[in-house]
Amino acid sequence: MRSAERRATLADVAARAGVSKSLVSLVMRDEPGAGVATRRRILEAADELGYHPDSRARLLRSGRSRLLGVVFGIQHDFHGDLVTDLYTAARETGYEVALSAVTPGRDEREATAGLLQDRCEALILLGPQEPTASLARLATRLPVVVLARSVRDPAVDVVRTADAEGLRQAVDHLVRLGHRAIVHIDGGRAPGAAERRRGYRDAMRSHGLDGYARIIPGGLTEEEGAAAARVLLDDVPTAVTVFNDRCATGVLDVLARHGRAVPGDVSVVGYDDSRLARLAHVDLTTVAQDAVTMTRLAVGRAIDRIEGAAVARREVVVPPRLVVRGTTAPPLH
Amino acid sequence: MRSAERRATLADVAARAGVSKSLVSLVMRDEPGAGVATRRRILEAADELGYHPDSRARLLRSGRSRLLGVVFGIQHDFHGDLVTDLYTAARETGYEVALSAVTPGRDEREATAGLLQDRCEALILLGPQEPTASLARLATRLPVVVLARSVRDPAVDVVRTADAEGLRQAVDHLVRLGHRAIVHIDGGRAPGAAERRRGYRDAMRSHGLDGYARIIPGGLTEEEGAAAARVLLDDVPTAVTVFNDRCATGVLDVLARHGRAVPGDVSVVGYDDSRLARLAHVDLTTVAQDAVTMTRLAVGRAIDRIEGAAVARREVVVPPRLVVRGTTAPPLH
DNA sequence: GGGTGAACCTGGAACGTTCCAGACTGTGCG
DNA sequence: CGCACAGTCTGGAACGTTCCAGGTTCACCC
Repeated sequence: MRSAERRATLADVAARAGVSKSLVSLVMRDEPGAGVATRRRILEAADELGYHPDSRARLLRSGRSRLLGVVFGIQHDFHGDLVTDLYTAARETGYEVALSAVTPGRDEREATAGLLQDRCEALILLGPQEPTASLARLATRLPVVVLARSVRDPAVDVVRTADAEGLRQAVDHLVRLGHRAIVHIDGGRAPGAAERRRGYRDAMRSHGLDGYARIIPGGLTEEEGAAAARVLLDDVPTAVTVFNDRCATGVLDVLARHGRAVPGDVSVVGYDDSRLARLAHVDLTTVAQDAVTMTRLAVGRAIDRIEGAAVARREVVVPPRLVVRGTTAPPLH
Repeated sequence: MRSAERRATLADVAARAGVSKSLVSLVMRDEPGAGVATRRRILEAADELGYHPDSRARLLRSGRSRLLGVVFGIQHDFHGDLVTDLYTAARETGYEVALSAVTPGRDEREATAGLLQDRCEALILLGPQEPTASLARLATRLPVVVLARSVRDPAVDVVRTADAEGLRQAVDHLVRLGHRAIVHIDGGRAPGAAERRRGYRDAMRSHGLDGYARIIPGGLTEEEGAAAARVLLDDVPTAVTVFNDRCATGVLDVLARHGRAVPGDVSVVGYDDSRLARLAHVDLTTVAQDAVTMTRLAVGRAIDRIEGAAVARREVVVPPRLVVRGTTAPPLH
């Protein structure tokens, strides 16, 4: 069943190849300084013994972990997308990603504590809900990069989308289609909600639609979207912009159940371009956050901080991009 | 900004408290063998220095990692639920959970490789798609527990739901409501699909409804559910059992868009009782997999194997439970 | 008053790496 | 011929823990 033998170590490989530990170490790390013949011999020996370096010992000695800690919400589809791209962004950098999930039974403090224990060299937090002060305290211990939320603290790096701009694009699109009664379903205290709200207000104003502007409390879950949509049923606008895709899903669902055609009766715009929105049967017009760019920037920024490189701006704002799909169309009346 | 000082070590604490490293180590691990006064003094010193044990060194020396590696699909809602419960199941055991995600750009091999590098002592795989042979090979290196899939290999532990029984319960429920034309939307090659299919067939037969039995190819995603539902529109049954909740969501969506009332025109039953199903606006009748029990069993089993305890059965089958919600009702005609 | 434990504490050797200083070749050059 | 130098390679000291074999102290008992 399980192989009972002790794992092979550097010393074992060295003995078998008839060289010193140091040289094996060198070869394993692909550093120059070993002859080509010896190198091959060592690699063979390692292979025969099934040697795999022990990262604990390695990290202990080198004093580094080359680990980027990532805290994400396991229930957030968009976080899933970000994690996916974080893995690829980290792939070529020589750093690895260590995941720690926020769940209904495991808060951010616990999630970050776990990563600190593992000696991550930097933390990347996806849309954290912790107050700025806590994040600032964390940032005194190691570099912290916050993704998809704005944090005003000189010690915390931020990579986020220009959320206000995103909502402006959404409203512009709807207005161009001929909509005037455009309602915004809001994200409350969620990261980014305030700015999206502001973007909506400004955009409505700039189109001279102040009178139509209307904000309904929503949230970041399907539930909250559904609740908001039910409120809407009494007095249906021709278009809705929603805080995020997940919430928009709830809206779509309630509208469908009450016989309101989308986009016939109501146009709906989401936010995030998460997996959800891209599904063929949802086909949601949405504001895409450029996850690939954001994750690449976040990883780069974290590594810069770790390696002490000069960092120009503490906050990087990535432009959003409206993705027009099937849930928006000109109003019928 | 970042505190430049070196981290405090055992030796620092020992020096400050005026005792030996060994004693500090002891106290930090909460082992007996230190006087109450000294203990307090040491804890104080540690606190003042902001000492946190270095897990790398600790694990290196003790030869153990106390880490349970968990491989999960980041896009699977039900996996999210399982991860949530795995964390709580592990909380009291002295073992920790290390997460490794399967994403569109990162396959299971890569995910497990990462965990092996971290020296996890056992692996818990959520609904893995890898062939039995690969899993068996993995199991020669360390204990492997597969969750929510059946694997016929003497070296691999399995904790799964009695899937056939689940579908039987679903069909029984529908028949009791008066349905006869009950269609099953299938999961194809997904883990568990074959057994659910079998459960459906057997249940239909045992109710003498062979003639009505009809299986439509589906899958495990919303997309595939939606596609299956569109096929169904030509010849709508009065009830549908669906491979999983995620797929059922796609079904519900297409039905709603085509003006079919649920449960008025069609009753729908999902599988998993994932977060999705519990959402108030979805309110899906579904077959619950007992995630709490399953995760607890999986963690317990993994630890038993690690610690060499005798293990009675290689496979544990947990009974499912039908959760009746709002998507099932008697047929109208 | 000597012996016996228990209770408390210490020193130093591991664990498997990396890093550093230096040793040994052989080659090219003045 | 002697010297410098690059290219290889070695030995041993870290890294921060845990573990083990012991060393003290002190109360208690005969």
